[in-house]
Amino acid sequence: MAKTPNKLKARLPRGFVDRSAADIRATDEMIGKIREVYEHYGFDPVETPLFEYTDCLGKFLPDTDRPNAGVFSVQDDDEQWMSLRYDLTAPLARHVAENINEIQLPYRTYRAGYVFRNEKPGPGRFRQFMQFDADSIGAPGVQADAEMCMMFADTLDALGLKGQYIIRVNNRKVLDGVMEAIGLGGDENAETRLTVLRAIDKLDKFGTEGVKLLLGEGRKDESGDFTKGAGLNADQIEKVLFFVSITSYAESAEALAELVAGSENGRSGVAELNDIRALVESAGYGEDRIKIDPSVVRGLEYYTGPVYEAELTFDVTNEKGEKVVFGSVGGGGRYDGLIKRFTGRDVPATGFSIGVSRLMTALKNLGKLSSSSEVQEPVLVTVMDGDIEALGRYQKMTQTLRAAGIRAEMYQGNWKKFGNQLKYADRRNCPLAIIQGSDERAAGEIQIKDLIEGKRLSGEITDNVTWRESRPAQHSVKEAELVATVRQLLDQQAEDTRRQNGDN
RNA sequence: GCAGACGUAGCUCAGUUGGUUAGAGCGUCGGAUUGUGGCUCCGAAGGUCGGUGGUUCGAAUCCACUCGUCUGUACCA
Repeated sequence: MAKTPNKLKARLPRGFVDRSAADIRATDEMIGKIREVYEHYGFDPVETPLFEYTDCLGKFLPDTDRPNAGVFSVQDDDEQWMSLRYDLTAPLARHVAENINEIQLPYRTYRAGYVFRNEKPGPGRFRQFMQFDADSIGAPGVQADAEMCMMFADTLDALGLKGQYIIRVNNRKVLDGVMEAIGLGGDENAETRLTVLRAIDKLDKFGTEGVKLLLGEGRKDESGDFTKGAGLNADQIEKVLFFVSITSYAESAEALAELVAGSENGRSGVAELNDIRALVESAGYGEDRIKIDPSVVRGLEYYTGPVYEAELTFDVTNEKGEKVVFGSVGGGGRYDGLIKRFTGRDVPATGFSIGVSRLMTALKNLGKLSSSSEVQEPVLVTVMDGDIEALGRYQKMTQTLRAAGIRAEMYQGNWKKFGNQLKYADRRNCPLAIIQGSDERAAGEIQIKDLIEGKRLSGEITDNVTWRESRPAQHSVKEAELVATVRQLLDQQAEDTRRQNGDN
């Protein structure tokens, strides 16, 4: 056969994935659990579209009229730039601003959805991924931030991660205070501040020594590539390192207060941290769940006050069994200025985002995701005769099972190869096959084949003739008993599976 | 973006200093078995050696560029 010279190559864009049935079901289950917690806390859903005008996302580059390279952008008919959303917070701010007169503040809301980032993909890093956010709009006090941290913790509990995570809380104002304290205040030092913050953010990756290098001259990585540092002097580095290495906030609070003493920002930030600590403490959340940690740096742009992120405290391994630095599975903070960009009036807000895709990877590693085996594959009604009348009977049998709440399908492939029908059922992990040929029909009977039990028996049978003729794990029942017997066999299989899982 | 490693059948990989017609295992499909999954046996399909250009009598092999994957790093609003 002549080959088509230029066959179209089927290929997935890099950084994107197709999702399997098992993945989709696992995600749905996770989202369900998260939603339950949010609803329980009195939050309501809202949905915004995947596209927004680029200016509403705040993603235009300062000097040119082109969007930031990190967002996927297209131009509309009227040449206006539109972008795929890169998070769920900016679109929410737009929605709230646009409907500010109708929305009753404080507005407690949640939403899940895909976001897109045009960045280099890697293992566990995609260009499309799902986030599940919750936000409190119009709530100025730190009690709103404290509540967010508690809800975050409760959500992770609900996902089965009790005792295996920690919510770390910091405050942008404290970071600013420290910067001022080491003489990096003012607009002229904005770039250096950014470099310092980024260096602090690398603490879990490179450790104290690596951060020290990044704060000073710079650091060389394994491939020999050199990263320029912030160029701080020894005294400045020491203060920053002291700050980020605070492990017990309770013990170091005074020293911290002293460090930021000259800064109004710093003072107020420390006060807010103290308040949050007191609030969550009295609500019953100890330091093992919500902890003040001055090394938390995130969302360098729009966060204005408390920031928080969730970190898993167990080791995550990849498919190759190697330990990987997992980082955070979600985080958030206060963004008091974001909505004001649209409305011109102060609308304080705080919220957080859970990285659903990332968290799912972690849960998979923990075995906390129910395996796909819990989903019941359909019962297969096999086809022995292909004439319209016979097909009608098989179709009716299938509908009878469905009407009884049993997942069922009739074989739709080439019915003439009966062996293929069972092979199909086997590969599809069907629990049962329903068989009625002319012999059974004449007797008013139906054969029900237990494919799981049959598979088990196959180990004991070595020769094919016996295997075929013994028709293992096959039950012959009267037509009227079809539904009852199927249900009984399915229940029995489910019971066996449960017992097996229990034993292991 | 920068640096490095790697691209051979659907998958995992062999392929000698550059040398005839590029192989294996697994998987797929067909048959043994027209009404019974698994096992076994027999057979078949499947490749522009990632792509383009160059060196050479001759390239999967050497060189350049390009695309893709992986690792590190930067960026991540």
